[in-house]
Amino acid sequence: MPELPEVETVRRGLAPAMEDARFAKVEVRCRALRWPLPGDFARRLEGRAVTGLGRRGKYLLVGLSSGDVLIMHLGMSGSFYVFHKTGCHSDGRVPANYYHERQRRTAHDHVIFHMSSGAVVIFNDPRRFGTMKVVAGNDLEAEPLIAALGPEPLDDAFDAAALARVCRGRKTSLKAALLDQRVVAGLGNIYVCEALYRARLSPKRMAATIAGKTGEPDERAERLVGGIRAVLKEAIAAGGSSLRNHKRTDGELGMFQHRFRVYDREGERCPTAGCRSTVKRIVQNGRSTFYCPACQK
DNA sequence: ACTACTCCCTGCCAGC
DNA sequence: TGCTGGCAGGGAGTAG
Repeated sequence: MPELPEVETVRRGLAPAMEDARFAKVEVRCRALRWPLPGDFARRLEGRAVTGLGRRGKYLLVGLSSGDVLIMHLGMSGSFYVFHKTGCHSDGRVPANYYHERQRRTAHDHVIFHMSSGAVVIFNDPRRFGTMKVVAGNDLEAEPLIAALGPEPLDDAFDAAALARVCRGRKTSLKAALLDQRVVAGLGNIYVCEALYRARLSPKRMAATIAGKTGEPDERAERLVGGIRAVLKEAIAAGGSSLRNHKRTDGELGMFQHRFRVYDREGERCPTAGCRSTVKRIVQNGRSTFYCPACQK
């Protein structure tokens, strides 16, 4: 579950379990994530309190009382599940919903945080494209994973002028530009398709064409920023999207997948009122793009 | 300095 | 039924 709305949903789900709690024990069952977890990974967490739980783009940032920051990325298939030990029955039996969830997930449970709050936070990631890394807090700005990220799309600083500036001179499609985390942080394949649909802009349009010669924004840049912000806000409010039955930290499903207008809707009628066209699927830079060729120019 | 392509890994599904 | 190829929400590394 990996684009900005899903990561934000995860952040909110982890907060009650992790904020102000200490890492009592960190269990590393599989070090072979995107990059191997270093030998001192657990040691740098154990005994530390969580001072804050933030997000930058698709990265989760866990502030630690040591001054370090735990950086986590869900990759393509990563998810977290939170089990509250305090939810056990008085005789120690675990609730049925936890039991069933654990049965399903245990195959790819790679890292388990046992928190002093009694919460157990499980990181599960079948494809192991996910990332965990502990860095010194004062180096966070220098951390290459974070430093290269473009603006947060929901911050005020992200506006048509900012987007036009970075798109100026780009010899690539809008689709590819918006997937580039240096242009804007947090969009992935779904929300780029959805934002372009809302902005009525073709994914094939050259990125440079939303900016004037000096990089000033045009009306298209305004529409695109509006589309990006609107779709992200709606998706966060819906608890993100759940594809292929991926669950949130509480085991519930996000709901936004039901509100996709073009993503994974190849062949369906374009949802624009009065449009008689159908949603098309094309491949750009090796990834599927869904759009309406009639509405999106 | 750009852009595009390959690769990392597992699971699932349509089609044969 | 079982195999195969293609595809999946990401992005680092590399070749051009």
